[in-house]
Amino acid sequence: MEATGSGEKGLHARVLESLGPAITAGDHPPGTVLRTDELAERFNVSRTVIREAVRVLESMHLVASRRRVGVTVRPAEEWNVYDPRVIGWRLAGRDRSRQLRSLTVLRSAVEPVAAGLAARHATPAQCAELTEHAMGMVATSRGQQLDAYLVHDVAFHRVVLTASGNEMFARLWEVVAAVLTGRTHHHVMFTDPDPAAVTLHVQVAEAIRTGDAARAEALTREITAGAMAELDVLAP
Amino acid sequence: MEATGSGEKGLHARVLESLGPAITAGDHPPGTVLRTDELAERFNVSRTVIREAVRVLESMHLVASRRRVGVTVRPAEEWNVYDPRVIGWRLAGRDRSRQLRSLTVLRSAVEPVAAGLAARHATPAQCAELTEHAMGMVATSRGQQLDAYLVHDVAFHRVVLTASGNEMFARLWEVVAAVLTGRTHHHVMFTDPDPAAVTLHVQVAEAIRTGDAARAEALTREITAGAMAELDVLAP
DNA sequence: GGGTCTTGAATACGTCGTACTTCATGGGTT
DNA sequence: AACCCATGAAGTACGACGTATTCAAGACCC
Repeated sequence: MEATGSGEKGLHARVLESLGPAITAGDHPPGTVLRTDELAERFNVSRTVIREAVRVLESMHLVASRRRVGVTVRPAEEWNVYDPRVIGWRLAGRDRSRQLRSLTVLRSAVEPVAAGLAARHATPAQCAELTEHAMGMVATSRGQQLDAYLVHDVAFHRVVLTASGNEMFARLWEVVAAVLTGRTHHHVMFTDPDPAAVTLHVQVAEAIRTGDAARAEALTREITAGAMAELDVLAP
Repeated sequence: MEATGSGEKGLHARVLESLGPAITAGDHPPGTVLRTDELAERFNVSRTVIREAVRVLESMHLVASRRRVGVTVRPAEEWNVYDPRVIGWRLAGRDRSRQLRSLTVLRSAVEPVAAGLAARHATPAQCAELTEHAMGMVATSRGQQLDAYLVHDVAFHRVVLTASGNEMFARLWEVVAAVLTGRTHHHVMFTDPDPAAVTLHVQVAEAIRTGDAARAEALTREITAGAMAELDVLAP
């Protein structure tokens, strides 16, 4: 029985969950060379395991492996910042607020357009799901139920992005989820959500249901603008 | 020995460049199981090499490796569609026009916002680069110089995305480049670029230089709208 | 008899250790 | 300065064993 607590995945996954965050956090500055033998000893695993982990890191453009040199850490500008794992690691790391801001800007660009498309393509089932979660947000918007509120909030945006019918938008729901949970856990947990935001969500659901694309887009733009304003208040 | 011609990278990279496109093209439908030993024999490489390639494929969520069952191809909805390599493979595959459309929609959401931000954050050097490429587009917009035009077009959008100051936007320049090159190579190569689009680029460069964010955003929105309309005309 | 549970063998991935190959790099030679 | 060679670390290969997961045969209960 392993008391590692790091889950029961393979060894390479454990190495990855250790090296990835370390690199994205800046523990190994760009240009640092990591030798596979050295890593194998440090993690008490075979070189094979290290190599597989390094391959994944390499596919994220976090490192570059070159003969006779070693595994060198690449500069942050080259990282695959859209990889969900990289996003997670950076969000857990040092400059999470900077990362949160970048992602919120991305949201503010994408979500309004996605909502507009959703108004044109959403199925009745998706519309029902949308109003359901909007009502769930209303029901949990008062009285320290932030966790329950968050669930509905995330689900709402996930449905919107999915209903847009664009796969690139749909795959961003994980990013939005990360931003929303990060936002919630970063706030002091004693303030209820902004009532105006709750109302906006209800109205977005309605606009999408009635096929009013322009209205859905404009309302979502208000939501994301609110999210950005919120960041400006709580930003370090 | 090897007359593969597939470049001088490592063996795992060669396996990847063969398996990746095959999967994204749908040659191995979701649910297909690939055994490592079988792959090792098919590619005449050791299981180690196959395992490293599979790790990368797994990190792209193209496949899932489970004990006692094998490497199973995952459904397309779970693929990491933001991975540049996945984008490239899909763009080279069967439904490239569908992919092109998805990416163009993404562009139309992101680029206008990025241009607006660029108007606020662009450095003088970036402004110079911008006007330089805009003029380059003008110079190459007539007389079958599509390749030269494309270089300036790609560079223009790369600078805009970079100048936005948002790393998530900046990293999308590869995607835009893929879309633009795909668009050009997909068209009949005998039609010069739309003069209106060229003018718009010049005006965007000017708007960013003068710090007129709203104008830069609106003009870029016109550019992306034009790109979408262009797709509707040439779509199969 | 039909259905559920237990048990055990088969199997394909996971990990390991070792030996060998391949070249970028750096230094020494001409 | 041009060239060549020794070096070192990643790349590849192979064989062995570990381990979880599946599937089916058989025991057991209803």
